[in-house]
Amino acid sequence: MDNKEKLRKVGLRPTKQRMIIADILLDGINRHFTAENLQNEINSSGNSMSIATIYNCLKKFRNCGLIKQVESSKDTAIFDTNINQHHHFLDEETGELIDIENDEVNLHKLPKIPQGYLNNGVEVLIKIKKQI
Amino acid sequence: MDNKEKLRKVGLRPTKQRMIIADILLDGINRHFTAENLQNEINSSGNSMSIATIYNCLKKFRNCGLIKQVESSKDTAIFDTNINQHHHFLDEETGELIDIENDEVNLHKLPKIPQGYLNNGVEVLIKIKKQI
DNA sequence: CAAGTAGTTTAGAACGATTTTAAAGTAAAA
DNA sequence: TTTTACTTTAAAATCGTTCTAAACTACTTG
Repeated sequence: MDNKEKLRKVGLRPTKQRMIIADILLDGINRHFTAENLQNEINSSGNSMSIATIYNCLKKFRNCGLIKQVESSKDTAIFDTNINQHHHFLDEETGELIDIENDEVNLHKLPKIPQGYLNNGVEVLIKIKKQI
Repeated sequence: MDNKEKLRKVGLRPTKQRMIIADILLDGINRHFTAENLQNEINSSGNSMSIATIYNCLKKFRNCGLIKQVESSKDTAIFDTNINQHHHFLDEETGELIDIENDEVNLHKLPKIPQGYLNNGVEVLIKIKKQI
């Protein structure tokens, strides 16, 4: 399925700008990036785009499930092209994130979900620190 | 141990402002809060403090391990007075966090920590959604 | 295809959280 | 004490992100 179809499938019009971003992000490679990172990639690809459009597009892509946003206490939003349930190592010093595939983690005991709620995804974060 | 000693123990001068904040935060009750929440509590307690001092103090307290900062993709930093390893439920709609004690979760299989790094804490986040 | 309409892009302004500045104040050391 | 290093402050600055409103474009319907 090409990117135009992918966009239509989730109900997004395949505009020029969304296609440029889809061509960069939806290539099957897993990566973590910020809006600014993406803008640099857009520029490097010989295109250009308003930062407002980039934020707009990232929000739509995220809400439509084409990308994910990572839970992170950094001041800049971090997005992830890996939309499968998975986990992360985080080097708090540098902010570097490394993917952990879902089958590398095994949760044996999970707490009872609070009354009236449903489980909507489990994320494990393993903070790591450079050895000295 | 009183709060003055607690501050000295981690190498912080027990100034008037830090004592006011310590008296609010270090009472043994677990809570999640923002800088603004704390400012409101300070005001309610009949004191007042520059917002710069509040941010300053929260950063020092966090760096000294008196409080933790929660990994969260919200635009406002969230702090936690529970400094023991523990986990959270997160209602993504409202941003509400609920503590999960460490012994309520059992990780059976953990991935190998990357070469040259040490495990520096594991956090499990269970995203939950209101049932409809 | 033409015309309409609903959604999209844009530059620039605005916003909100946080940090910086630099000057005045305070705690601890000598 | 007096000195020195650290802390607080209000206000300005900064940074990431969102809003605004006007121009533009994709899709729909006739």
